[in-house]
This record gives sequence, structure tokens and C-alpha cells, in this order.
Amino acid sequence: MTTMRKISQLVGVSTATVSRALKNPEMVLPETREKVLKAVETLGYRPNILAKNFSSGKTQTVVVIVTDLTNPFFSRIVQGVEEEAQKLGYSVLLGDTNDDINRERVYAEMVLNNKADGLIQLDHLFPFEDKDKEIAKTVPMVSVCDAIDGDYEYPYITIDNFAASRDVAKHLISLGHTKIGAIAGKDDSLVTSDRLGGLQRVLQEHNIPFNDDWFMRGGYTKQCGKESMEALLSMGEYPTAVYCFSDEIAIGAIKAIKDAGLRIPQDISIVGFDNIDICEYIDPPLTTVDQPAVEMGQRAMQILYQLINGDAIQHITEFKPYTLLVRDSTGLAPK
Amino acid sequence: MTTMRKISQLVGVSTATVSRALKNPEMVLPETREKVLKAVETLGYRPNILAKNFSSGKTQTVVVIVTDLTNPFFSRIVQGVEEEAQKLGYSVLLGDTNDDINRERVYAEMVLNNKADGLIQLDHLFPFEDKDKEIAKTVPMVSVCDAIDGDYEYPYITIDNFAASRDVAKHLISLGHTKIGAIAGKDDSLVTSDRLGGLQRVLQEHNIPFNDDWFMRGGYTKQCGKESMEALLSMGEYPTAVYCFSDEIAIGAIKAIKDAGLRIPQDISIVGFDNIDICEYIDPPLTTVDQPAVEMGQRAMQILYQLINGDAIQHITEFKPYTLLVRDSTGLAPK
DNA sequence: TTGACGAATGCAATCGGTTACATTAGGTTT
DNA sequence: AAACCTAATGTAACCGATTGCATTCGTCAA
Repeated sequence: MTTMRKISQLVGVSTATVSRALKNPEMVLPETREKVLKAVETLGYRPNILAKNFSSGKTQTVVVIVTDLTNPFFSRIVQGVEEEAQKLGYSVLLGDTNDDINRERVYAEMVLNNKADGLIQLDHLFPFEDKDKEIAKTVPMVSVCDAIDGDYEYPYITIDNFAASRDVAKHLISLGHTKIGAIAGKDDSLVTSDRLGGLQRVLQEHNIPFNDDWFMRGGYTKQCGKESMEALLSMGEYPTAVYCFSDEIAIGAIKAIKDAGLRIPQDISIVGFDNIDICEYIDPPLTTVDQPAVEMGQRAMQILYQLINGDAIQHITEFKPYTLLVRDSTGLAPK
Repeated sequence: MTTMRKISQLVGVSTATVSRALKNPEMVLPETREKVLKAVETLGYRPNILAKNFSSGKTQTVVVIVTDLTNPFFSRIVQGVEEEAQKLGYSVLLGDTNDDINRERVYAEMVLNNKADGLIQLDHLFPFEDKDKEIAKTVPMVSVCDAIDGDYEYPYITIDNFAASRDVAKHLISLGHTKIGAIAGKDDSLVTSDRLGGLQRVLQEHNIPFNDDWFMRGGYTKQCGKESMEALLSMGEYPTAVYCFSDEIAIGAIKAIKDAGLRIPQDISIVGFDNIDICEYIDPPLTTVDQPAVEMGQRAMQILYQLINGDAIQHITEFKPYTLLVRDSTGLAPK
């Protein structure tokens, strides 16, 4: 391997000069610089990043923790993170945890072990136990889209889920729906409580009762959406509109409705959340709340960059704009 | 930060002994080991991976290059890679290239710069130019699912695309189809030529002409699928069955067909490829070829591991089993 | 002419864990 | 008892780039 020493020998200067010629050209005589660059060229020198990282104590790398990379909403956020990371000179280590808190912990500890400089979390469980909270304090860390409800002091990029839910609820009520159910993703998360809260608030404002039996909990998967919807349909009386807390859930719900021989939106209206690509392509096109996934990922990376580079860790919840996209999966309530 | 030196001072031994107590316990007196472990515990020592990597010259990290992470087929492969990487003690650096050859090159060079030990490529363009081929020779590298047609000496994990295409073609012919179109993903790739070849061979065997106008090329996206299908439908005579080289393409094609007021499969049969999760959920459920994505990713990582750890680079094309899944998007050819 | 100053460069320590080689202690063999 | 061996541990070099401090050299002012 070509090292800096070889360059310095070829040019007849010290390694310090070579280092400066490459990193701080203005500290070096133009002709020295020329000679160094030429030697770099002829020997095909590449700086050993390992050595650089070691002496600087930084890895120029961040870890992204995702529970399920196959969820297109999450993978878009990751794309945003990565795009921004590359701009800022960082690499992205992938941590797909498959909902396993222990794997989350492993990835979080990578920062402590100097394998990465910071952490971005999507839809996470960590920090989970008290010992995790200790770790969380020392690790530069940002949450995107979902966070743990608790008193943690790290930034959180999201949309105003409460307000978005209010918009969804108003939309359904304006179509005449009064029998409204919901299928949530994960329990005990800020997203779930905010979305549920927004829905309940609007129902309350319109004196429409909220039927707790019609509030289902599962995961952000098609499978869960299908099973939850089947459960709803098997009840004696079921809702005429179902608000799914993710598009994946909605897709599963739609499948269950069609399998039962019912029509969307004539019999049941469906609303999703996230606006993943496929929403426009499914039948019927899905009414959903658009979240700016890529932008959220980018922003998370920007903030993480600031944290890593010295800004004190402060609690910032940053809201991005959202849009309710009305498509064909919602319609007038059946008579 | 707690370093090995601190431990050694606390215990009253040298750093070498500490190192051995942790890495080669059998080289150290049991009681010494106990004392070291205790000190590690009380001081909360964590080895600095940066230093370890530096002195060993290895990063225990691999790069995965994907053109589009939001494609669920690719993200499943990545999941497989990651799962296996974790088992083998490796981390995964993500390289989403957005079809940009320059970004691919950046990621490939990470291996040369000691940022990673090896490279896994999905649906890639690299190596592209002659200078890339030089790089490719020195970099431990494995392709999954798609490779560049050319004389490169690195392993390739795939399914037998030619045979799978034959199965698709036979299935369509058995349903009475003779007017068969196809929508490909990328040009100039082994996958495209194999799949097209398999289709053409079977048509030839049945004395069915292959209409070149009905062979569309684009990318592996819903958007491309939709546009290609619209183009097909705008022709005076269009196929009664369309073989899409990915499920994403198929989903776009289905959208175009429905928008045109036609029915699937009564008017047009559609076949996809990959068997991504959503195939069961769309309307109608999609006939497709299942590829064992997770397993392919795992296997790619295993082989890369072997390459990194000394096995000579050899050209292996390894085929995984595939399955044609007949669902409801294919039916009898219209009279 | 000399002292001061600044620009350019060199010297050498440093980061923290690993490891080849050296040393020591304890036991065994002859 | 001397010679020898082995297990356990210590010493110090090493990986390669960075950087604080020292040095050199040329220039300008006193």
C-alpha cells in the first residue's frame, strides 16, 4: 500500500509537509505542493481512512436504526439521511433491527465503541431500560417520525400528527361518517397517541362517540392491517370509515374488505398515512397523509451533524409540513 | 474515555496482559483474567474499535450498493445481507446510488480507502469504465440478482432467470396466449438478456412469433411500468399477456390497464417478477416468480466473507431456487 | 550588521490496541 | 546443583496520518 511516507520519500520532504500539502495547501509552497500532488498521482496514493479516523477520533459515520427496512416509508427516510450524509462527508451504517431491542442496543453501542459518531432512529424502542438512558445521554442521537414518550433530551423530527389526524377526522365527518374506526401501528409511541388524540378530539367536538372496540392495535404491516380489518368486519356492527395509521396497514385493510365482498369507498372508506409511492397505484387510489419522508431524513442528518460537531444536545421537536391527499378510497358514508 | 492503559494500571499488569486477557484468555492466569475482567467491569471499559481496526487493517464492515432502496425486493436482499453480516461480526454501510455511476464509484473506492473490507452490489453499473475494472480486481466483491454482462471474475448470486422465464412463457402459452409482450427493467444486464432469452426460446419452440414492438425497456419502477403499458395499449394491436420483469413494473402496468377501462386477467394477463410482499395484496393478486431475496442476500454476505478472509477470488455464479406463483392476474387468453 | 519576524518545513509525539520478542519465575531433568 | 524448559508476563515497536513545537532561512528594519 502506498503510504504518506512513500510520498514524502519520493518528493524529499517530511510526512508532515505531505499532510499539509493535501489538507492545508496554503501552508505549503506552491511548488512543493505541485511535487507532492504529482507524487500522489504517480504512486496512486490513497489516504488510509482508518488511520485518519484513528488519529482524529472520528469515524465520519452515522448509524441509522430502522425496525423494518422493507417499509417504503422508512426506506425513503433512509434515502434522505444518506443523501444528506454524503453531502456532509459522512457514511451511513445500516441497522435493521427487526423490532428487536437487543439489536437496537448493539447499534446504539456502536457509537460508544467509536464505530460511529452518531445515531438516527426511526420508529424505535431504544432507550428502553434505565441503563439505556445513560447511554442515550452521551450519544449524539436524533429521532425521526416516531419517538418514545418520555423525558429524553434529544431532537425529534416529525410532522404534527395531532393536527394531521384532526384533518383526517374532519374529512371523514364532512363525508357524513360517524362510525369511524382506527388501526394503529405500535402502542406506547408518541405517534400513536398523537394520532389517536387528534381523532378523538374532533369526534368529541362533533359530539360523535368514539367506540373503543373499533380501535385496533398491531404493527405497521399489511398483515396486521388485514387481520385487524377482518376482526372489525366480524363484529356485529362495524365502522363505515377506518383510519389506518400507515399506508401499509391500509393496504392490508383494503384486501380484507375486498375479500369480504365489500366495496371501497361505497361500503367502507379507508384512509392511510405516509403517502408511500404505491398509494396512487392501488385500487382505489388511497386517501392518505403525505409526510415529506426524504426531507425528514435529510433534516435529521443535518441536526445530527450539528450535535456531533459540538452543539449542545437540546430537546427540539421539529415539525415538517404535511398534506392530506384526498383520493378515491374515501367517499360519502353509506345511508 | 477508559482505555486499556487505565485497566492495566488499576490491575497492576501491562496493557499486553490486558489485551490477552480479553482476546486470548487461555494465555493468561485465571486469576489475572478475573482481575482484569473485574476492572473492565468497574471502569466500564469499551475497546476502541477505531484503534483495533487501525492496527488490524480491517474494518469489519462491508458496503452494499443499491440503486434504489425503496424497491422492496432490494431492501429484502439488504435485510438478508445485514442479518448475515451481523452473525459474522460485520457491519453494513449503505450505498444508495440513485442510478448514478459516480456514486457507485465513490462507494467502491471506500474499500480501497480502508473504509470497508468488501462490496456487495445489487443491480449495479459498476465496473463501468476500464479504470473501474482495475479497481474491481483488487476489491472483494459480490453481485446479487443482477450483474454486468462481461468478463469479470467475481461471484454472482442469482436465480436461473432463463429457466424462470421459460416457466412464465409456458404458463402463458398454456392459457392460450400467443400475443405476448414484455416490459424489461434495465438494458444491457444479464438479467434482462436471460429473461428475454427464455421467453423468446419458448415462443420459438411453439412457433409463436416474437413481436419486437411489444418489448418495452425502461427501469424497474411503477412509473415505467405504467408508461410502457400505456404505450402498448396505444398500439393498434396489443398483447393479451404482458410479462413484466419486476413486480413494480407490473403494478404500474396494472394501473394503466385499469385506467384504460380494461380488466385483468379477462382482457390482459399480467405476470410480475420477484414476489415482493405486496403481490398478494393488490387487485388482482399478482402471478409472479418468487426469488428468495433474503437468502440471496445472506449467501452474498457469506461468500464475501470468504473472499475477504483469504479465499482466492473465483468466478462463481450461484443459482438459488425460484418458484412461479400463479395467482389471479393471469387467465385464459380472450377469444 | 544584527536582531526580529514570518513563512516553510522538519521533528517527534500521539491516538489505543496488538504482537513479536524478551524476560522472569517456577518447576523438572540429569 | 546445574542446565533446561515452559508458562506467564513485560517491553516496546508498530499501524499511518495529524499536529504542537522547534528549526531553518530569507527579508526587512533599526
